[in-house]
Amino acid sequence: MCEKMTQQAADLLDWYDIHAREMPWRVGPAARQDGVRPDPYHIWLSEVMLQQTTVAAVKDYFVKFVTRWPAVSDLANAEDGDVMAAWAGLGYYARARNLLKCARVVAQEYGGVFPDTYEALLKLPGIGPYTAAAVSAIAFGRRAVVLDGNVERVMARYYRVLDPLPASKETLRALADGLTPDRRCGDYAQAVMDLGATICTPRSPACGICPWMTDCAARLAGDAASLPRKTPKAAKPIRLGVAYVAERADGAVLLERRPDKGLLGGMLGWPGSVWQEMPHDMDPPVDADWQDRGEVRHTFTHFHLRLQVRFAQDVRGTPEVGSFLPRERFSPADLPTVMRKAWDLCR
DNA sequence: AAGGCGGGGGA
DNA sequence: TCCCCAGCCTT
Repeated sequence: MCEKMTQQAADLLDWYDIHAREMPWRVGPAARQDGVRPDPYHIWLSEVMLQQTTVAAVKDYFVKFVTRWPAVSDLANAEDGDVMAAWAGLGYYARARNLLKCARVVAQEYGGVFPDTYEALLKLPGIGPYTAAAVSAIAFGRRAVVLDGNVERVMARYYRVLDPLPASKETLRALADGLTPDRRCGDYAQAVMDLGATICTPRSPACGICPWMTDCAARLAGDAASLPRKTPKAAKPIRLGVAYVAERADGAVLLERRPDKGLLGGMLGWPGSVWQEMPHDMDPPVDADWQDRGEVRHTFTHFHLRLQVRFAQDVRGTPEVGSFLPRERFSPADLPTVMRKAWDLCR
């Protein structure tokens, strides 16, 4: 038996034993001593929620999901609309659609038991290289190279990689591979990400308290904060649009389900125009006395939106698009944030 | 290989 | 304001 464990990994695990942060999906040290293993369903759910999303933003959503759907089979049996509503506000809604797809594959093809290898996990909807590595390491204790934004930053600094991302990604992966031990795999995966999230932060890294400070090339060179370098991104254009919020006398509101593909896919939204850079207009979805409620500003991944909001009360007649949702079945919290902002303008 | 896809918090 | 984030999927 000759297990590999670099000195760096050993030092990091020592640091993690002391500084590991509490998270709802983590098994604490005491429970771990009692042989409690992480629930693969919990690990998978948390990792999908954590894609491009901070721990702070995820916590409440995670608790809400596991309370409402305690096992992956429960989630698999959920209504699509209920899952999309529960995800509302978390963003990147394709994740919620793939989450449901994945739960149904696991329930129906794997008997409700998650596969335990990187290769099998990678084939599931919504699971890419990062998530497959994270779940196989954290939930199943397998050696896997987790490479997310945190690890990329830590590697770029520790080895002082000056080539910019994303071209340097494979270099960073190879460096991360070289440090990854083949025991305590789950702890190491979480430790190196915790290091990036709490010590080796993007703006002003706390090099003075870093467990890897003595050998970090960027700290020694004094340019840690400037790494990793990134190729510049294009500026975001401004798009314009109109949204119509119609309310009936009985309180029902006019909403439409957006197509699965594209922006805010699968979510509810107010009828309205397309969003584009050139000014334009659109006929109201239903005949009514429309009043201008002003403008909502919202920024998406690749553009800024200025959305004119028009509101009508006591609407009669049949809409040409969308359908009226009874007030008791409508909760503003079920809407994506830009749609909720428009609703707030009409209150 | 490149672009689409949310939202919130920090500097 | 800009940047970042426990990325994935499609083209």
